[in-house]
Amino acid sequence: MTVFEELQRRGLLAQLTDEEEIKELINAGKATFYIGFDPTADSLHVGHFMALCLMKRLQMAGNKPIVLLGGGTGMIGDPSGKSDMRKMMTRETIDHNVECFKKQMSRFIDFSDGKAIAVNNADWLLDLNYVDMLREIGVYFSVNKMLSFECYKQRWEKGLTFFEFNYMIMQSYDFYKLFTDYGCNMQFGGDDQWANMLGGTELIRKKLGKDAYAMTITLLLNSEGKKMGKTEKGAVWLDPEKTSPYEFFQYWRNVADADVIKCLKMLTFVPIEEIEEMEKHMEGAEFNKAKELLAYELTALVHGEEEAKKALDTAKAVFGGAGSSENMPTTAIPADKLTDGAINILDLMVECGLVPTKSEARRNVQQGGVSVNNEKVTDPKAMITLDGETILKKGKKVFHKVTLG
RNA sequence: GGGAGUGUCGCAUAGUGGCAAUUGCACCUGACUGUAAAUCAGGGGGCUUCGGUCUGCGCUGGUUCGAGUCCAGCCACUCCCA
Repeated sequence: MTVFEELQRRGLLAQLTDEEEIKELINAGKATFYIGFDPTADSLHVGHFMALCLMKRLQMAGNKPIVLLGGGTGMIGDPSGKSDMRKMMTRETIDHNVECFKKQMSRFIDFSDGKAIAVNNADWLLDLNYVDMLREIGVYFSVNKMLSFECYKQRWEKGLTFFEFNYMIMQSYDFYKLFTDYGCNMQFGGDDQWANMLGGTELIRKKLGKDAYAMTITLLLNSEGKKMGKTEKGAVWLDPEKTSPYEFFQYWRNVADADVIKCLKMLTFVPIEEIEEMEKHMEGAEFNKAKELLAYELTALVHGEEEAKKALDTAKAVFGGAGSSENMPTTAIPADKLTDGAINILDLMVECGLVPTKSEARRNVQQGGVSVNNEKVTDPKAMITLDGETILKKGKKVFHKVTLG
């Protein structure tokens, strides 16, 4: 099976500028392509992960990836598909984030022996001269056309500043720059980047009279049309400090039935034939097996086999009664929080970070959603005696181990 | 620069001068389940010795016994004119 076919069967391909040409190039392993990552936070998230997987697949097929870190574009912020303007980040924050990105990426992409390279567009964007830029690049962009782009639509209500409007030009310039300096003839990215990417191919055509290609991958949406990899509390991060491997595992273990197969196809390296086979008989308990596979595979890819096993064990211990509780998220309560070796249930929950406030804890307790060592606690005044390990449970799925510290 | 408007819980929306403040979505808890979906029931600022108490409707002041609600100034955004 060719890479292209694989990508297609996994449902990863969204839009392509020239299907035949792209197919040929990437199947032959002759493409030099880039994907841009703007350092908007100090950790990558699932969307980045998909892009990195795409890179890896293409790299395995012999193509050469360029990781473009958006140290320069991050100074602006991409308005595409956003309803609000991003907070402007300081130079320091951006540099810090770039470093975090680099560190995480080396897990997924092989940069040894020039098999892949990483560049930072701060190196060329920050020194641009305004007037020169306008004369050399600005002339190729039609404002009329840009205004008609779908990706700005959400901005019509809230407004779009000239500042952000320039983002597209920056990104187009990146592609142009990489094309001339590195022979990079393809740009890939999320489907929300389509307009920005076309800006680049057109700039290259207009300015150099040469062809470059762009391809987007499907955004991972759940069956309700929302972006996956987000929780109410924010993104699901790849950084174990920000989203623990167990939480990460649980997120995928809990996806809706309707989304499992899609996620397996798009996010894992489980052979496509296997997934297609599973798809044929999905009902009842099969869904749980599939979800477990998804969660395990993904956790293993992101955090390593060992962490994946631990998460799986913990999940089994907690939900199935087998296995051990040793890898459960744990909080050690310092002795000075205790009176006579006990602590109030509400305080305990807050200490463990299970709830943001005591009122919230009280509500949970009163509604019967809290148990300690498997015994329901309904009195908000209850004092919990801590000795050794105590298992705290909030709601149906949140388990937490408490130890003495 | 001129004119018209808007700014209330994560988003969206209601609010005659006496409200911790309406409704929808999302969210949280319970029941049923498969750690799913759908459905049904409950919850909603913080702290509380459960008597209260503090904070709160863009920001700052003012009028008033009392202001999300009236007045002034400021800020942000939207629309029209330049």
